[in-house]
Amino acid sequence: MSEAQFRNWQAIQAEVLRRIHARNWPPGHTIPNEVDLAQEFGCARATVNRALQSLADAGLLERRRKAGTRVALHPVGKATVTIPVIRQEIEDRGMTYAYRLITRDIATSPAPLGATGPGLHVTAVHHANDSPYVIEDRWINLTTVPDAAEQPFDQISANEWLVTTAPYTNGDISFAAEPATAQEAQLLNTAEGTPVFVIDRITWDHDQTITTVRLTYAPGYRIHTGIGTGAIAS
Amino acid sequence: MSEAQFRNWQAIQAEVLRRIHARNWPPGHTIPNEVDLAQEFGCARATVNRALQSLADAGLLERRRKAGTRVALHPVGKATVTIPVIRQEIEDRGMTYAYRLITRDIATSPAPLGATGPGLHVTAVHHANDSPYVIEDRWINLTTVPDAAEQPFDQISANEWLVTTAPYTNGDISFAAEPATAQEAQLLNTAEGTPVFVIDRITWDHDQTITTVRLTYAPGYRIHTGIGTGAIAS
DNA sequence: CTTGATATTATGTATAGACATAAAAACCTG
DNA sequence: CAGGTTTTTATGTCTATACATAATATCAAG
Repeated sequence: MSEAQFRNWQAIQAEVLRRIHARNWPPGHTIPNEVDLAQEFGCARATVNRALQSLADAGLLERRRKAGTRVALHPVGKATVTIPVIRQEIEDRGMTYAYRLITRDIATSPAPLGATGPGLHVTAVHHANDSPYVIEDRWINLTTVPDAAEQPFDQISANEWLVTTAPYTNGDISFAAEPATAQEAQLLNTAEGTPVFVIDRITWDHDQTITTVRLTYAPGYRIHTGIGTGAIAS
Repeated sequence: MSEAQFRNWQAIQAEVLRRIHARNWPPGHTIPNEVDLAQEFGCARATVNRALQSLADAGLLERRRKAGTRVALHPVGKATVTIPVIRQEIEDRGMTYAYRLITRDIATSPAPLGATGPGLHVTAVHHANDSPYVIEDRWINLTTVPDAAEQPFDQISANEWLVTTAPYTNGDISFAAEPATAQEAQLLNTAEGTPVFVIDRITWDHDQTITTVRLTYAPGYRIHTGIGTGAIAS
């Protein structure tokens, strides 16, 4: 075993991964500390740190000060789902995009937006190749995003307007399968009760709620992504 | 504006985030280079690099050598969904876990596993508080995971056995809403055609397929997670 | 005007050394 | 021996410097 063949942090990361996969370091095993690894690999400790750190980010290692670095017991699968702008998502699939506004009202916000202020309620349908793709049912908090009141949302969707206008710091998202309501079924051109994929999302800017949205996708919709921590895998 | 108040990379990251949110640096804007930022913040370039790098990982910045660092045009929402071991998921919710094997056969694998080799086909139901929670319909590639042939899978599930036994380098996952088939409906104690949440997953170790699985969840299931890049947000 | 070689530049990454910090381990005390 | 205090230790992070690399910008030659 000659040393000094691992010149960069990615090579070190790959070697560590190899040992994990080869069961040299089984789940739960505490691996050598950074100083020792640096010596073995013939590099600086900072380089080992970089490699291990990003493996820890990916969930394959668990690190605690003083306690050392252990191979994660449950190599937690983490899938990163990207939440795209709907128009982009459709155009990326090579389909033609169309947008149709259904309703637009100012009313008192429902519970999740923080009961007090007025809200803008917008419903719209996004089409792909002239068939309905997804229903956007959205509440916008007019207290935090007053500019929204002046937007007609008849040409560009609230979805698109918000991402380039209202910044958010964090949010909450959930996926579910639900039966289409009568109204949804009509808009999506399907039968009531048909299983539809639903995304509920709420975004805040610090403590202020910005918007809540329910996206109801036409039957057959499928979210697709990879696991294995992207660049790391292999 | 005194300088040298940003002592660590996280403080710098927060300040950069603040400027993006405050529209000092709007989407598409090219921000100052690392040397200048380091001087402004009164720290080393490596520290600025660390901060910007992790923002780029999170998708908020786009960096190219020589071209510089730009604020992403579409601040892509990225949600990281963790794929837990089913037993853990149930127990984490404070429910009692139970497992029931339905079928276990060795047969020729279906297409996705790579048509050639033999496969182990296991179907099972995981229960939470004595009601069916999810159906696990799995094929295991016996060429790559021969040990699986000796596992009865009557006590511990294939799900659990695999995560601690067969390492994988990457995978593919998709979520969808589908109507329950007659068999699924029976196992989940619901009506045929009821919308159910389905996760399809396939994992490989390098080029070798390890397993494909379809998880069909009982009605009402919901995947839930946060957006806003975890630690970064605020 | 186009093409290709060359210089410039911003990020990418390595290094050695230092100090900070959290947490386990060892050491006291009563 | 229980409980608190100190020591030790592995990771976390910063600094300053250096070189690598990719991509743009520049400029000369055909």
